[in-house]
Amino acid sequence: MKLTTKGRYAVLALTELALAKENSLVKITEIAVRQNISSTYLEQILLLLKNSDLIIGVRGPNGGYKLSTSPENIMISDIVNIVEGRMEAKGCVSKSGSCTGVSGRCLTHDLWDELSRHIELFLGQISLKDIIAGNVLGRSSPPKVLELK
Amino acid sequence: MKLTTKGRYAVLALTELALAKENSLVKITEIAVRQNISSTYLEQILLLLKNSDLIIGVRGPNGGYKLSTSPENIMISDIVNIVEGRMEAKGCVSKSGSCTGVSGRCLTHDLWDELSRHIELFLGQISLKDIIAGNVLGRSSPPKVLELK
DNA sequence: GTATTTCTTGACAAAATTACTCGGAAAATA
DNA sequence: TATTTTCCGAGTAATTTTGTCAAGAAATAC
Ligand code: FES
Ligand code: FES
Repeated sequence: MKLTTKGRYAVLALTELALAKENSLVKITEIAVRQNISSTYLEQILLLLKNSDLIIGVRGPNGGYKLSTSPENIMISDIVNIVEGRMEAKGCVSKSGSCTGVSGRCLTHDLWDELSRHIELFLGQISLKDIIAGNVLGRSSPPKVLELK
Repeated sequence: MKLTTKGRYAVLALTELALAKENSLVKITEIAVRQNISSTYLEQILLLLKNSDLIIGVRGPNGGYKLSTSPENIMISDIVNIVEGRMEAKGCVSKSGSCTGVSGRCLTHDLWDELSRHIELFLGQISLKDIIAGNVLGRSSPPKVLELK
C-alpha cells in the first residue's frame, strides 16, 4: 500500500469540507492556512478529487469547494484510492517478469495481496462522518476473535 | 505505513531460509540469483535482520545464513519493522508542530493511528511457517462480523 | 601459514518518487 | 471590465529508495 502526505492532506481537507455547514463553500486557501499546507499543492489534490466527482468546485468570487454528497457516503478508501492512485500489490520481480503473470506466483504473493485487501476493507468501513464524529476507535475487529480461530 | 521492495525482499529472503533444511546454511548469492535481486543490496537487508538477531550469519567456506529460530516463531511484522524502520503514523503537520504533541491532535489522528495498529496486528498474526504452508488466505477477519457491529 | 570463501561494514551514486512551485487560462461575480 | 476563485499543464527541488563499490574480518581447507 501507499500512504503519503498527499493522502493525508486529502483526508484532512475533506474533513474540513465535511465540517462546513451544509452546501456552504470552502476556499482552498482557508484550508491551506488553517492546516498549514502549501495551498498550490492542495490545489492539485483537490483537483483530483473533483475530477473523480467526490467534491464539487465552484469558481468565481465566493467560490470554493463542497462535498458532492453527504459525509456518511464518502469512505476514506475512496479518497485515498483517488489521490494515491489505486493501491497496487505490485508484488515481486520473479524471474518470469511481473508479478501479475498467472504462472509463477511466489510464496509471498498471497500475503501482500491479502494485506492490501485488508487495508482497503478497513478504510472502506470508515466514512468522513465517522471521522468528524470521532467514531474511529474500536472499529478494528477485536483481537480475541482471531486468537480463538 | 511504509512498504517498499526492501520489505518484500526481506520477507522473500526469509521464506527461502525457512524453506531450507533445518540448520542448513543458505548463501546470499543463492537467494539473489534465484529471486533475481541485486546480491549486494540483499546483503544490506540481511545484515539488518542479522543485527536484530532474527537470522544468524556464518562466515567462511560453505557459510551462509539461517534462521535463528523456527519459522513459526518469526512473524512478518517482525521482519517488516526491522527493515523498513518502525512503522510510524507520522501524522499531520498541524500548526503546533509535530503530530506527537499531546495538545493539538487533529481529527484524522486516530484514523492513521488505528490503521497502523490494524496493519501491525494483521502482519503480527502471520508467521513464516504460515507463508511456506500457503496458509495466508482467510486470515483476515470475516467482513460479516464487522457489518453486524 | 596461505589461499579461498563468505559475511561485515561504511561510504557513496543512481534512480525513482514525492512534494511543491509557477504561469497562465477559464469561469463566475460585480 | 476588473476581481476572485477554481482549473490545468508543466516544470523544479527535496527526499527516499535502490543499488554499487571497495576494503576488511572470520572461518575453513589445504
Ligand atoms: S508477489 Fe511474488 S509473484 Fe506476486
Ligand atoms: S495526525 Fe494530525 S495530530 Fe496526529
